[in-house]
Amino acid sequence: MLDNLGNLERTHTCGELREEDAGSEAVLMGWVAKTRDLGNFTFVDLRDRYGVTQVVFAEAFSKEAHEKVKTLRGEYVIAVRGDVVEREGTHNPKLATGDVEVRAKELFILNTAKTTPFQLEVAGKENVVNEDTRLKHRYLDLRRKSLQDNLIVRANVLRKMRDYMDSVGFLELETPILLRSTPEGARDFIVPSRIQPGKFFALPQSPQILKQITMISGFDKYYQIARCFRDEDLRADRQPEFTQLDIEMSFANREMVFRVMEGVMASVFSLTGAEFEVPFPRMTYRDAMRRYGVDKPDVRFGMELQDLTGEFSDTDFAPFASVVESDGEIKCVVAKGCSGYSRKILDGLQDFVKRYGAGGLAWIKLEDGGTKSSLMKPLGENKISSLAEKAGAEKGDAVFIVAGRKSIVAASLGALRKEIAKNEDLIPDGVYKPLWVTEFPMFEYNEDTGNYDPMHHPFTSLMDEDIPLFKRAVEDGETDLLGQIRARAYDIVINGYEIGSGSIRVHQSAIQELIFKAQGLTKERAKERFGFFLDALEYGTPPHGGFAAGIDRVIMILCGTENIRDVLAFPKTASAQDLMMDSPGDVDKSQLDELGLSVTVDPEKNAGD
RNA sequence: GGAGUCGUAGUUCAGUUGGUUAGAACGCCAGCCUGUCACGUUGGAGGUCGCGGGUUCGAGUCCCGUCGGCUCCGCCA
Repeated sequence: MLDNLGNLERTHTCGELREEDAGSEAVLMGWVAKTRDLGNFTFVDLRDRYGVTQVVFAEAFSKEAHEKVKTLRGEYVIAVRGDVVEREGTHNPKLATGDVEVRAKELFILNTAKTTPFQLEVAGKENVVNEDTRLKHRYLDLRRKSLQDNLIVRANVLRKMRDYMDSVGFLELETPILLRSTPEGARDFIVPSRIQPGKFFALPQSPQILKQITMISGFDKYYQIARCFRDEDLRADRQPEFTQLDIEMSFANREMVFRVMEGVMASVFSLTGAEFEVPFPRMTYRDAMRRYGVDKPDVRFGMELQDLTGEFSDTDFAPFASVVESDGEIKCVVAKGCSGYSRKILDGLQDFVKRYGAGGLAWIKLEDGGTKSSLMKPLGENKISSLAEKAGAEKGDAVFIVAGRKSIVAASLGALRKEIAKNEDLIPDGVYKPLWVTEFPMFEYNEDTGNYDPMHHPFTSLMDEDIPLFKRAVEDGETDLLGQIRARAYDIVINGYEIGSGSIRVHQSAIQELIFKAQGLTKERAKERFGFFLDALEYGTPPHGGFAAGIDRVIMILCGTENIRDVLAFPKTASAQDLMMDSPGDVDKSQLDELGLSVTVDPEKNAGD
């Protein structure tokens, strides 16, 4: 038989009572986390989102309550009225409320609960339950302290961002969720229109064009905490819908955008109390690729890539000679103290770099007993020693070498660097290393097609000093020059995560037309896709620029998790499903009819089990 | 689209070379217990070995397919 809440009000949360509250009466409400029945004494750990308080039941305090407590089970929702007393026996230092307990005079059972499909807390262990089970019962998973803490961090981050943006004069403007596709390269989620049958909205990949239009409208400083949607495959740090801190400002140069972003990030990271360097160090894209092999370097540790290509300019060793001839690279990383790596580990690392397209992984081990290398036979002891020396390796170290196309060498060694650092525990905890990556290329060489593809949306402006080169490339048809053109685009990278990116936008029609041309967009096609925006540009567009920061990733870093699902209340699985709601789901035929749609795929084909 | 890996009790896992009735811990249920906080203790219930097919006298174990979780490549700022 359940009790009614009636007029009962709680006086304290379950995380609140302290020694100085002893002597008062308290009414607590929450979930039964644990009962310990000792016969004449029964202890109940009562939990809410603020903490856990121990409630004691005994005949001496209330006969009725003591009998009733025997019927409690895990996750029942109860209210307790009782006296707060300092504990007689041992205090519990593990609980914030551990100096006191509540002696129950009255127990109200507000609701029962079925036995949960998994234990919410297993002593001393975190996330031991398979994720599909947890996702299916997300409402229970979210009762766990670690997830509640993460979502509280999330709320704090959002508040910090709003407070800061407001304090520096930015205006929070909302933009529609139902709009037209914006030109950003990812697949759109589309929504059919009932009133315009056969037409579709697209969910925003980002509010890019709309925020630029707010600049044209004169709002001057815009920001929004914007939900963005991209229908692409998921990753540990990527969901189909995610949240950005989106900003845009008029009459702004790069330095002004940098100052705003550094300010808001410093404000957010002040939540940690850890050191957070402002202004951020800067690194050009070119240097990032050269030194770290990636455009989002984790600079919390060293192990930079070393270039050994020059050592092989006149080598007889065919595999390396052909790499040098075809304008490839031979680079390496030095793994400190890893000369003891076994055959098995080396094979594992070889497989690892092959995922990134590397043909193989050569190694040198500077063991105490002598130097060993997979290249000993073809290159000889002298050459191996000089390579190790050139790489800066010392006794006890291992050197890993990849040869091949520049992009493959960078990708594989960049990933290997991080992999070894992880395995060897070289990455310090609780350290936040932000940096700006600047001077991104405007175009990316596409090895399949031989074309230069745009790396950004088409409203990204060029670096002033590259404009003459750009004009030559487009107007005189010297397309090979496109690879050298740099954009006024920049990323924030923290601890190896790309936190966000921004740029100074194009605001002049003449340059804009050249960029369309270079990106292979005809005037007609450009007009068709975003003519409204090109029109707007012609009515007095101020110079402007902005940034978008991925809030989920910021929160991941603050929470110390590598899994974006840990910072979202209701995330989707790697196959983009919600296991709790079982979405995406079917719709009634009548709904389709109303929209003038028919489904041509066999739904059974993709049906579960 | 591709690769790797996992799937056995409610949960986390073990399960030998293919061989009797598939085990453990936690959880759950019932009893005992005056100070527990990973309570203790006695007893009990609980299994479509993800699903489908095949090989075999015999499959949790071997083979093929398939579904699902996770990670990565492609994709995506």
